[in-house]
This record gives sequence, structure tokens and C-alpha cells, in this order.
Amino acid sequence: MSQCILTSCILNIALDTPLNALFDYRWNAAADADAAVPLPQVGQLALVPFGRREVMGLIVGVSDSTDVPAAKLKDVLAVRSQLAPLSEQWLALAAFAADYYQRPLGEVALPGLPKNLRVLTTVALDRAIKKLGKLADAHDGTPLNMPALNPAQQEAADAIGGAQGFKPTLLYGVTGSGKTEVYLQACAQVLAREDDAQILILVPEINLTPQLEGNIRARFPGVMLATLHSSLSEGERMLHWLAAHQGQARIVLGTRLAILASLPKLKLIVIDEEHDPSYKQQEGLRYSARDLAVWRAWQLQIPIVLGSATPSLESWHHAQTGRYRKLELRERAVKNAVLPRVKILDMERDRPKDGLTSHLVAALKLRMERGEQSLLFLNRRGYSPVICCESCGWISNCTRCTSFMVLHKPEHRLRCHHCSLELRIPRHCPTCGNVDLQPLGRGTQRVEEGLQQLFPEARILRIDADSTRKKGSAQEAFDTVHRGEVDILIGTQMVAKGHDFKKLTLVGILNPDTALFSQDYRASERLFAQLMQVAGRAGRAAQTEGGSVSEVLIQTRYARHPLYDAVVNHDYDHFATTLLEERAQAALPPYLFQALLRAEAPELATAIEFLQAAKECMEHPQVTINDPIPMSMTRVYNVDRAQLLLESASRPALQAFLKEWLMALRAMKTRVKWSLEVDPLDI
DNA sequence: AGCACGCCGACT
DNA sequence: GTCGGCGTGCTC
Repeated sequence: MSQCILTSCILNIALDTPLNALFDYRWNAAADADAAVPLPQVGQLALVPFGRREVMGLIVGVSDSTDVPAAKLKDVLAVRSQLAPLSEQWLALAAFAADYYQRPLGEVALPGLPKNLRVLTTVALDRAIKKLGKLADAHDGTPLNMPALNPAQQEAADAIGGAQGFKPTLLYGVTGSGKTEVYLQACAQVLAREDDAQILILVPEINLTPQLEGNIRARFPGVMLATLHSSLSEGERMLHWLAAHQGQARIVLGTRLAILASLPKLKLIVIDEEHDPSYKQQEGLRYSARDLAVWRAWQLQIPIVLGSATPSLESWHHAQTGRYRKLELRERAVKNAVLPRVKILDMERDRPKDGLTSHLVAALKLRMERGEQSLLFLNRRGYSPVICCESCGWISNCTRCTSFMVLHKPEHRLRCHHCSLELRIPRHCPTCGNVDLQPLGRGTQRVEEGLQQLFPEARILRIDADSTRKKGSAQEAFDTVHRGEVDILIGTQMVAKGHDFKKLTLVGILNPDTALFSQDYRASERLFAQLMQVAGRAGRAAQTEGGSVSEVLIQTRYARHPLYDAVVNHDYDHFATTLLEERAQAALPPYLFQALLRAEAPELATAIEFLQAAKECMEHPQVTINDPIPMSMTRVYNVDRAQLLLESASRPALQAFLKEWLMALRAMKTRVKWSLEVDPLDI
């Protein structure tokens, strides 16, 4: 019975292109169809011809007319009608993100969707949907083996799991205080209350938390868990995305990109390590998954938990002002495990030899004798960050970047960490011929070399990006440590996160001082978080019988710096409060909102000129536009970069200004490459 | 962003 | 004679 006469309409479609516009297409019902063809719906995906290509677009409007001249109008090739449309709420999320970060809707909405939705034939897509349907049968959210919680954990789990409406909670608890268990039990409560509820759990990097996935699976064996992160294959990505979209996956565990997953029954969001910078995308659409998560929770009026031992000052500020509720876990959850003792080693008094103070050497020796493991943390890979000629002052500058070529001794190379330029180590000074070129400063390779001389009998392992080039070699290295086959581990930030080394009782931190006097006002906040994170690697397991408390030794030239005081006393409260006062006085975030316009060109002057023109082309009473300045790393790979900082005490004012301003900038038709970042992290 | 067209320099 | 460099212009 084909009663439907209306066989064509106009679809407004968002496409993944930098063009800030929607595109109209004509849709016609298949001519030969007797059965009524369903009209396309908003939220469905459509395959359309675009220029000389075929691309997937998102239908955001259906109408019966258009301003586009008929000659230009093209036909939709296909609508993916077997897929439930993306919900109105999901579309609103994408629209909000597009608006807030000043990007076209299609650029926000489409890249997160699995490519297979476009590539796959209808039949293959049907098959995938059917397969999921089978998997989803008979699911039971009953959790297994719920460990008893301590009172603080129980209170937190109940407060989160039992919350109704939009309730952002800052779960503040030191490393090892059992935040994960709070998340899991809160999840259990939500799953038990509604038998179709979905939960989104975000983590900074999924590879660093493999045990979390295992924990969730073991705890909720009857619940479908889907993971979403960048190392999935296309096939997996589509299945997992579909499982979330169709409501079959009850728990979705993912990295920042999972914040744009379609989750029609979302009832709780968990952000683990909420302060972690990896929640901020650093290229393309520069969004903050944490901020979008809070918006999404607000939109859906559901609870959200932000967990951290060292919360971001933004979240801390919200907790102080009562916008977020703060819950605190003060004790380590594992019985007998106590916080490691942190000591500051004053390098002015105890002069280091080969980068190690005598105190640290003695502590390493003690661990060797006891058969315990030590970790040395140095966030600088290579042998030395630069080499120089002592007779004429030549230093190993990169020819393409404003940076030094780093000495990599095992590879016999000088290497630029910014553009990957590689040179053989020069035998003599390129300018004066002096053969005595000196390494200046100390990276992990050099510390490793020093340790080998100091402890010839020790089993020493270095873990950094260079030692783990090969796929799987990082995992292998960590396994070696876990098996107890390493006495001293030396590593960069790769070793700072995630891993619990049971036999590790000493953490030595080398040379953290550079961040103390950085131009970047966020450097000390980050340093504190990093120190706490590394310190947390020690003493994760119960204290050994008769063994000492785990130790964290920080070597510094500024032993009296207040940041180190706070680390010694495990006193983030005080530290954060002080930092916030400084931020308030200096008028910095979170008391002020920022946006950054970046420009790059072969010549610095070109970039600066463009930014100056941008600055002068518009003004707003509530927005301050600073002068253009070169970026601190001005030149990278033969391109000069500069930036323009915008500030406002009012977020809406800044937003309104940016919208108009960008239209003007787009109209400028410059040859300079530029991009805008809202809420920049690195300035 | 892609992807074409288009007009100038060194290769089989 | 063509391959290919990247400037310019368009995408409903």
C-alpha cells in the first residue's frame, strides 16, 4: 500500500570540512519501491557526492525547499536507514562543542563516527547489527566479589551512585586510596537501579590502565563492556561504537574521544585522573573531554564524578565555590600501606656526582641489599640535551627548529626531538675544529651509564620512548620489572603512570627544578601532579614485614621552595589554595577565560603581521586582545610560529566576540596558516 | 581539508 | 615531448 505521494525532499547535511556551512541535497524515494520508503530523519547518516568525492554526512535538517540553485543541487546517494538516528541530545552535544570551540558542526560530529559506517555495504552493516543483537541477550548487571569499603569510600560510592540529577562530584583521594573501587561500586548501584542504564568511564590513556578493563569485566561479568580508544581496529571500533549507540554496551570505557560516543541511556559519567592533560586534544578540534563531559552531564541532568589525587585548579575552584561537591578519601585503601615518606635532597649541600647525590646513592644501595626495587625518574630522554664546544662556544642547535640537537649516545646520533632531524655526532667542532665536544646536562641514557659504573652488579633497565621504539617492547619492559628481574629502573614520564610495582620501595626524582621557574603559569600545577603521581609508584603494596616505609627522594637546588614543602607534607589542599590565590591576583584562569590565535609562516614577520591585523580588525569592551608574540619554541621544521592571546572575565562575551571575529578572519583570505584554540592549556 | 586544474622546469 | 612542483579555486 503506497499512499506516500511525497517522494522527494531537501536534506541539510553537515560534512567533515573546514567550510563553515551546511550543504543541501535532494532526496528522492527509490522510484521502483512499492512499499512506502521511510523519509530520512534528522540524526541519520547519508552518503553524498561532494566535489569529486563521496563522503558521509550527518542529516541535521529536513525541509522542502532550499536557496541553492537547482543546477548546483545534487542527489543523496544513500541514507543509512538501518541505523537508529543519533539522538537529539547527541546532536545538541555536537552542536555545543562546535559552537564552543568555533568549528563547523561536521568537523565535530563526523570524525568520531566509525569509518566503517561509510565504507561497509548495507548487507555487512546489517550483519554487524545482528551480531550485536545476539551478544546482547540475557544480560545481568549483578556484580561479583564486591570488596568491603572503608567508611569514606562507602560514603563516596553511595553519594555518587545514589545521586539524582546533575551532581558533579570531585573525588579527591591520594594514589592508592581506592578511587577505582568507589567508581565500581557507584556503577553497580546505577546498573542495579535501571536495567538499561549506561555508564561512561573516561581514562587518560587506556594502555596505562589495562587492569581497569580487567577489573570491570571481572566485577560485572554479565554486563557488556565496550572500549573506545584510538588503537582499536576499524572493525572493533565499529562494533564497540554500535554497541554503545544501540544501548547494548552498559559500560563504555574510553579515552577522550569516547566523550562523543552515542550513549542513548547514559546515566553516569566517571572521569578518572581528571587533571590529566591528555583529556585535552592538542590538534585539530582542540576540545577538553573533561569539560564536554561536564556539559553532557548537565544536559542530561545526570551525576558525574571527577577523580584525582591532584585535581585541576579549575575543578578545585569549582569545589571551593560549591559548584562541585568535594568528597575526600584520606587513607590508602590497602591495609598497612601508608603514604611514602618524601624527602628533599638539597643539591647545594650534597653535591651530586654523575647526577646522583650521595644520599640517593646510599638509598639505592640499601634497596639493592634488601632485594627491593628502585625507580629513578628523569623526564628527559637521550644522553644529554645539548653538546657544546668549550673553546668557541658552539652548541648543537637544530638547523630547522629553535631547539637543541639532543645527544643520543647508543645510537651515535644527534637528534632534534621536534623535527626528527638526525646527524652523526661531529668529531670536532664545526666552527673552530676543537675535538673536545662536551655533553651538557643529563638525560636518561647518561644516568643509566652512571648507574652501571656505580652498581656494576645491578640489573638496570631504562624505559623511555627510545628504549621502547618497537611495538610491544614497552609492555615487555614493564613485565620484566613486574617479574622482579630489575633492581633499578630509570625512566621518563612513561613510568610515572598506572603501573603498580609491588617490590618498589624507593623513588628518586632527578632534576624537576626547571618547571619551577617556567613562563607557563600552569607548570607548577603540572609538576606537583607529576611528582605525586611518580611518588605514588612507591609503597603501593602492603608494607613489608619489618621493612621500612617506602621513600621518595627529590633532588633539588631549591630545597626550600614551597612546592616541595607541599609534596613532603602530602598537602595538596594548601598548595592548591595558594596557587588559586596567585591566579586570582594575577587575573589568570580559572578567574579569567582565554583563547589563543596561532599563526605560522615561513618568516616570523609574516605571522606577526597577520596576527597584528587580526588584533586590529575588531574590538569588544569586555575582551582584551594582547599583542602578538613569537611562540617560545618559535621555529619548528622551518616554520615560524606566533600567537595572540585573548582574555575576558566573561565567557559569553568571549564566545560572542570569537564568533564574529572568526568570520572576519576567514574573510581575510590570508596565506598564513592560522588556528584558534579556546581554553588553551599551554601558552 | 581534499581534489582538480594550470602553468613552468628537468628527465626518458 | 611528459612527469611533477605547488599556487589557486571550488565543494550543495
